Amino acid sequence: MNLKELAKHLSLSQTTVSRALNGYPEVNERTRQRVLQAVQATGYRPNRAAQRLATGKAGSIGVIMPSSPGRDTDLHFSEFLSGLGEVCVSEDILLVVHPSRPEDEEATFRKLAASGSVDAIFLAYTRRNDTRIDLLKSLKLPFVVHGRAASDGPHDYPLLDIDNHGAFRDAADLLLQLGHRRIALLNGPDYLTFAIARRAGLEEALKTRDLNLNPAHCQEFAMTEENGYRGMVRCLETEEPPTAVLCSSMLLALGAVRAINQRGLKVGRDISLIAHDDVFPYLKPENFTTPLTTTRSSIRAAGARIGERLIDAVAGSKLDQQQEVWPVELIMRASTGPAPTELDISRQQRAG
Amino acid sequence: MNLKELAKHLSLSQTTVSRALNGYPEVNERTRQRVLQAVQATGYRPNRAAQRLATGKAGSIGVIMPSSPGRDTDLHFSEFLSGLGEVCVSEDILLVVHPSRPEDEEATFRKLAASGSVDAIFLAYTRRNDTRIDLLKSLKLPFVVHGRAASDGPHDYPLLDIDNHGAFRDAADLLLQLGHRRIALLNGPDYLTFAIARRAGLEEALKTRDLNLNPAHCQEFAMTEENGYRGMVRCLETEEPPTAVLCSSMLLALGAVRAINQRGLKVGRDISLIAHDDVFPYLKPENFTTPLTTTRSSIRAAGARIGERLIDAVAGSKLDQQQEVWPVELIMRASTGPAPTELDISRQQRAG
DNA sequence: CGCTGCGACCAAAGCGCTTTGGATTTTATG
DNA sequence: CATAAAATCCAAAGCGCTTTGGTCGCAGCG
Repeated sequence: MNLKELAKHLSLSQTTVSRALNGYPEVNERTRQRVLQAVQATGYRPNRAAQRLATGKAGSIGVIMPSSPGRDTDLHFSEFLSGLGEVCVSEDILLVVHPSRPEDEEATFRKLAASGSVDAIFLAYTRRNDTRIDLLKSLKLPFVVHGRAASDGPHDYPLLDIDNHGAFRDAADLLLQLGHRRIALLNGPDYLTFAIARRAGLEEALKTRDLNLNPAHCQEFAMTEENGYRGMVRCLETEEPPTAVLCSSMLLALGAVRAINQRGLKVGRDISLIAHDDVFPYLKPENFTTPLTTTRSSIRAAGARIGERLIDAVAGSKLDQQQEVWPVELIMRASTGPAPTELDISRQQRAG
Repeated sequence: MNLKELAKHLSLSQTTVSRALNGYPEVNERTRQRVLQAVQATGYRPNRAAQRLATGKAGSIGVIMPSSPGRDTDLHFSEFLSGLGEVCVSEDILLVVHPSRPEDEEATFRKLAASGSVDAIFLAYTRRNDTRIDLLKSLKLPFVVHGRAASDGPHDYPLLDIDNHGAFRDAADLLLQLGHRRIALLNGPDYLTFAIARRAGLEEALKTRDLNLNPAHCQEFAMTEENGYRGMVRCLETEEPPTAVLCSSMLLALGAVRAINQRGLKVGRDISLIAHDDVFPYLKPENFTTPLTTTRSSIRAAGARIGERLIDAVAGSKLDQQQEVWPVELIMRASTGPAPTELDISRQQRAG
């Protein structure tokens, strides 16, 4: 069943039927209803490819999924995708996923743009001075960046980010107020801007008390459970182990908690811990044995919002230049407590 | 830059250029080279929508991503997608992701089929007597099912599955040989066929020794860390706690280990544990404090294989009716040991 | 009454590609 | 050397939709 048949069936022209379906005003309301009913009855669906060819719009937005044979699939990605996807579905936009190894990404962008299979793109996992952003600017496609090319300074491209700097500064402030002086950081890879911003946030907070981040207490790597465990073990083995730790993800926190427990220490009493929570439904900070204090921002909500903006950009063709930075909530739970005194610590060492 | 321009530029007809690009034999090798060079030089990319319209093939395969606002995004899904996606990219096929809440799935399938935006579909998370399979059969699209509608009996649709039954039977056998008699099961949701098959595998093994699965030791739910923890706690609180446990996923195992440790018990000595490992790069059984014995089958590899088959089905148009069932490896590590004697157990209870 | 304006509809021209059905040239063959 | 058979190439017809540039009839206006 195609437009032509449907039109013949209704004794109307293709033009009129097409207009009726696409909400153009120059068609009588009564005929529009007839058309709509016929669509219901016949189950007619416009052919997407033809629509695209005729309009020049692809009706789909493209996503580069970072992936390569040995590499990690990112938990955050699928959660983000799910938010993005829901918006797309509700607007009847297709979501085209392009796995691409990081080194091929620029080529993938070019290919997507040239083949016209998508009419908007989104970019994530921004790096310091990300060259991909310049590429996107040079392409004709609308795009929105999740993250920023640098954590400060002005930006001349549409973006959505969370206030990573502020989040970790505030988290660190809280720990400092509780008397902690040695704060460790289990962070994401050091070339990603969110990790850079978080570290900077922590350092800013430390600086207000004339403290510095001990390099041995700052571990930056892929955010896996295993790395969280190893990183925490390494921190605890230093001369002057930290009394508190900031974790850039729930998975890192999971590993860190494992390391802490294994040492016979207790989260929230011997070691305070604050994790960043991207709000994974399957890994909730409140369900930890000691519920975790977190900085929270739903990555899924971010996906949904970026979806909206991309769709607007495509539909309205007005240039989206919005720089949107979301604040991050700090949620208190039981994993943060007053810093142990030196007495506590020596007692603890005797026990351990 | 489009075909027409390219052809004019080369002083050739569109026909010839098109044929040169698509590998048809009736074009001189020298002109083909000229065309290829011009493509390189100009950066020409065929317009996908036009190709689709002309050929009737969408050049893309559709994936339903199970998702709804409150619901979990499945870790397994993104890993699977990544395997599928890599194959698609190498074959220049687009991967269209359709998030859909479970109850809308059938409508989504119909819509996808009618709009012609994909020319093959894949289905996962099969349920007992899955009605969606009948729907797919009635649609004209090629499809491959990941899983089975029932764990036994013949199947008249193309599928790829792993031997869940055999895997958990063998795992249970191992535990029985080590002297364990009370084996618990932390399983996936009881309406999914993989969970049913795994439970049946365990029960079959138990039956050979005239044993039964204690209902209190069989927990079936979404496979989250939290559920693993709670399920394990519940098992350990029973009259006669299990001395071994099978976990249907690494996340469940993570939670179970947490519960076991918290009790002051040791994995592999007091409680033996075997988990099913879908091979997540970020959660490796060998990196656990006590490395876990696992039944292993890469879900990513399954995604890649299904991708191949879907692409073959689209390209070759020969009906894929293959029923492919992969064996599952049983990999021994340190989390399985001989069953503790009654003496061990009473000693352990005195200590706890 | 002649003219304009408007509401409702339509025919036909693309969008950029593939593919059918020749046309033309070159090569093999008796 | 003539002719059949390949080897190359081409013009034009779609694929199913949107959109431009109308037509047609009727109400409103001076």
